[in-house]
Amino acid sequence: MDMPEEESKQVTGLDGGSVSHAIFRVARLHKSLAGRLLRETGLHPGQELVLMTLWSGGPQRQVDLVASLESDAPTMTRSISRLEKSGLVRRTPSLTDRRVMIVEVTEAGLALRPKVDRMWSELERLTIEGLSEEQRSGISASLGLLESTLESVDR
Amino acid sequence: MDMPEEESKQVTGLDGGSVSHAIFRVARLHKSLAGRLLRETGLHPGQELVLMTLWSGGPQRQVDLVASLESDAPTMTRSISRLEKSGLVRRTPSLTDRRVMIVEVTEAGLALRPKVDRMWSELERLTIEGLSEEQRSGISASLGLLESTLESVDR
DNA sequence: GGCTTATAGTTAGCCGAACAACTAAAACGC
DNA sequence: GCGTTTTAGTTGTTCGGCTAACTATAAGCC
Repeated sequence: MDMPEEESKQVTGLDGGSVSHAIFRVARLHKSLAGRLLRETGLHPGQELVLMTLWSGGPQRQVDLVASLESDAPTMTRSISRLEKSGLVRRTPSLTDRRVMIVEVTEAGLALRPKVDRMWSELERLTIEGLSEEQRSGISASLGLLESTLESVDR
Repeated sequence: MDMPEEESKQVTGLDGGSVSHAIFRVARLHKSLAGRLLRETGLHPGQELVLMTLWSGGPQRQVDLVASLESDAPTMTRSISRLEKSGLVRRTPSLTDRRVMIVEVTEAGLALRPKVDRMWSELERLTIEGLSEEQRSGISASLGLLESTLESVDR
């Protein structure tokens, strides 16, 4: 057995002592809040990220969207299909590479931008509401640390 | 046009400047890591939390599980149905309240405990790997702050 | 050229998360 | 007692995330 005994105290209790559980709870709360704020736009959480990427990055391949959002191909295919069905996005085959589809935002998609920008600002505001500047920078630093740690595990 | 220009700097760029995006990315990485570690147990992310709650809390009502995990009733119903179908959990009607179902872990479910405990320790280890004690406590504090902020928004 | 490998995208199936609508039973209030 | 409200649980639907399997095309290699 290669498991140290004396450091696994709060592992099974779900008592909130572990960073993993905390990440889990924060993520759930945050996503739920995003979903509520997003309702007035008719979008579902995640779709706004696709649109935001298209707004700032212009027409691009699906694989570029996947890379930007660190998503995966099947999820992107379906997400874009739904955005296309709601008329927010258009898919046209590339002329130079017959494997790729170029995704671009439609008029209707562009029209959603002010609402989504406002929603996103509101989300950010509510997320860090009532915290001091020091606390906020501590949070940013912490999340950055977690992200790079988790990313290095991936590779 | 009613869009303020000068305050939407990192709003549309997805450049990682916002806490919200950081939460999003950390959560995705973390959940994906949990999923990979969990594969050898045959469980899906989330199911291990139900089992852990049952291990530490004993047989209980579904609504208690919902409360412990801050989940919701429909998700719990389906999650438990799947655990039941895989024989890890048993559901018996309460004798005192005919609305409630008592959920308890089976032998097979209990047998998973060492593996899940090990996986959870590993997840926690990988999550905070290479960080100093100071950084870790900063992270715990930050996540706690985010959680209480987001919780207060909910109510 | 022709064979192999890598890349772009799709489809199907599993899962959890969220919302709405529903059934059944308990608790409450008069 | 009886009607109203609350609570426990289920079902249906839509969504994102993930894996696996697949098609089609491009790129690399000999």
